Amino acid sequence: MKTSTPAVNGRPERPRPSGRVTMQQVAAEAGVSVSTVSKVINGRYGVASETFDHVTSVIERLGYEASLVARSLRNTRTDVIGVLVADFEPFSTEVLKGAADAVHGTGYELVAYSAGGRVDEHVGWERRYLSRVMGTLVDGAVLVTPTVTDVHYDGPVVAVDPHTGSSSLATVTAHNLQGGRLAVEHLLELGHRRIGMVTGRPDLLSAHLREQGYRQALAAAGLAVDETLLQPGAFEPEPARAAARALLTVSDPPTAIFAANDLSALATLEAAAELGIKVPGQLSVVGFDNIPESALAQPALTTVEQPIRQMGREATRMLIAQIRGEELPQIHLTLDTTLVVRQSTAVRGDRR
Amino acid sequence: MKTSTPAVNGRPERPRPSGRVTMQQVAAEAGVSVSTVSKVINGRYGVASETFDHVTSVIERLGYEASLVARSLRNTRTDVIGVLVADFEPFSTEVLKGAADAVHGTGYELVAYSAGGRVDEHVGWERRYLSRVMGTLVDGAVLVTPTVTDVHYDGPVVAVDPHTGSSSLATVTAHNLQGGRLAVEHLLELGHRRIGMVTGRPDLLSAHLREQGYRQALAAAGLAVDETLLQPGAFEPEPARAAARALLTVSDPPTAIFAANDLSALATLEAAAELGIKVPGQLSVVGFDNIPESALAQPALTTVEQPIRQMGREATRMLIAQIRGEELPQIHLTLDTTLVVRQSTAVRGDRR
DNA sequence: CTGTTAGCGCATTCAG
DNA sequence: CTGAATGCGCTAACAG
Repeated sequence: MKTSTPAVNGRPERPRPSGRVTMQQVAAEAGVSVSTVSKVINGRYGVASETFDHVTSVIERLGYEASLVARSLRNTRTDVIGVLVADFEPFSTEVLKGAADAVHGTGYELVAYSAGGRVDEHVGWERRYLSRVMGTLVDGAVLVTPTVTDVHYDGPVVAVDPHTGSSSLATVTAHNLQGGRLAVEHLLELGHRRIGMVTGRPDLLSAHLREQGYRQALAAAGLAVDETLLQPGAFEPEPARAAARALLTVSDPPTAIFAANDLSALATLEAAAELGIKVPGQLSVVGFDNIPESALAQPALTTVEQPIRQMGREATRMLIAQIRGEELPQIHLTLDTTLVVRQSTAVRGDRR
Repeated sequence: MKTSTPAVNGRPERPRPSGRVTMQQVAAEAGVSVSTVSKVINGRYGVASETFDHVTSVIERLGYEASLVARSLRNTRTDVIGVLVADFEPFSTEVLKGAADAVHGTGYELVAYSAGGRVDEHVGWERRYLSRVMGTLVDGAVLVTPTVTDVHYDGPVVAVDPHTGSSSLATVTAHNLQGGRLAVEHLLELGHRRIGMVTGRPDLLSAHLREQGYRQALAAAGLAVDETLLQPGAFEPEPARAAARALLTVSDPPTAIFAANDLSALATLEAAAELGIKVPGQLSVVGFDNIPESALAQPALTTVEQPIRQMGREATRMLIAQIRGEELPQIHLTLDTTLVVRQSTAVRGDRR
């Protein structure tokens, strides 16, 4: 009559395979209608206190809890914030912790979503994810390290560490330019004058800014930039290792190297070790990011710290403000970086 | 006619506030019905190749992507795995990374869910979360550090680091007893004899096992346990700091402290610093977990490593197997812990 | 105070 | 080959 599969009566005998209790079942068990149950759950007025108590007890007994999905589909607001990431790695999970900080006590729930780092889909995950969850599952989203920011989306969205010069989207970034300067100024103070750089991915804004910082610091010290001292590392170990070797095997090698990120710096450390160059005795190395591994390196890496967790916190705060319809005092937030001095840098020696 | 709110025709003028494109709009734009669009998206047979191409181009142009929520509600399978956590802190995010590892290449997507560490709801978040997402949003769930495991749920569920003696639920745990022994044996080998402990949450099995390990190691060395050397830290910074202060301000303080988790150990480090006690010169400290932060501490923390990430990986593997209806070779998996020696422990000095 | 009705966005029969 | 109808679980109007 209602279904094509044979059933005893109108109620098909194929419930969800999982043990989920639905509102239907609560209503049936309590002998009331679904809407009454709904009213009880949402504390709407217009329910007899007897009925209320009875339904409540049934809910309790059956262990019923409203499906997030069904509720989201029905409601415009979900009170859920999404954190959209390409993959769950050190950076994005750190942002996630910050988002959790910001969400505490606000009544918002947090959903982190990732399709599992598929590399075949080269670009545009951010737009896809956004479409999949915005407006239905979440009220707004924090985009972590999106490579494309022309995601002119209507809904509330904040990008953390976006990788291109940004548009109208709200963003939170570390002060990459400042960080680059800090790194090089530190080396200058230690007496270094020939300072090399292993640069980052050419398509990323952050890489360019770090390099700018390098150039500015040298310029401020009245030093000319020797372009042969800049080698491309692409933010990845292998190219970085090659870049470091190139820098260290010329006739007049630098006494210090600033690597555009920690992974590159660690590769530089390895390259130096292979060449028998002592760090920090003969060569000083500074990285960027302060990933946990940097502290474990031998020697422990001096690096520029990005306040990742704080970035997640601020981004989430901005997002919540947006959701609530408040005006943001500033759309683009840039947080200070700080130098973390460890054992990979030292006063320039006389050997080289 | 169809709606109570005045509209031009059957189509109400109040779309979702966000910029989401729905299948409706794609269908209208392409001049076909929704079901045809659906068929195109899901690659169902029975669509003319012309129609297919046309609809595809419209989808492309509008940047349409199916709503995760609507799809989930409709389908039984969602190909999404849930990771349910009380809060996003170091432990749970590490598990998350492991889950991401395990999910790569499987076609499953990952959704991590947390209601934001509400402390007022003392117990039972795991059951609530499960009800909210199982069967609708996700095909199965990894429960991180649930305090209650009698969650006799029908659907596929695996618990990581469950905090009570377990039931029929599949679980993945670190060898907490062994870890506690490792920590204390290390301190004993360094010559320490008065060893304090900042204990964990009394309601958690893992905390008890770690304490047992402490007691066993001391007993094996022929040492009696001084009960005043055990102070409650509850696995959290503030109580742990207080516990550490209590241990360090008595007349005959311990020369070494084993903290039940890294957060407590870090708090202990801070307490020691505030009291002007040098680590490891005057006091050795061992933690438990090896969260990323422990390596960054000053001094870097010696700790017992739980293979957290691997635990997340294994749990997710087990979950996927369950979802696929495979028999699990073993329901309860226990992974070995290992000692990671860093700079917070040293041979007992003569000062104290 | 309670139940009936409609529909959120989508996938699936089943007619045309 | 295409589209109208149905329902997933839930909430919000409305009518009784």
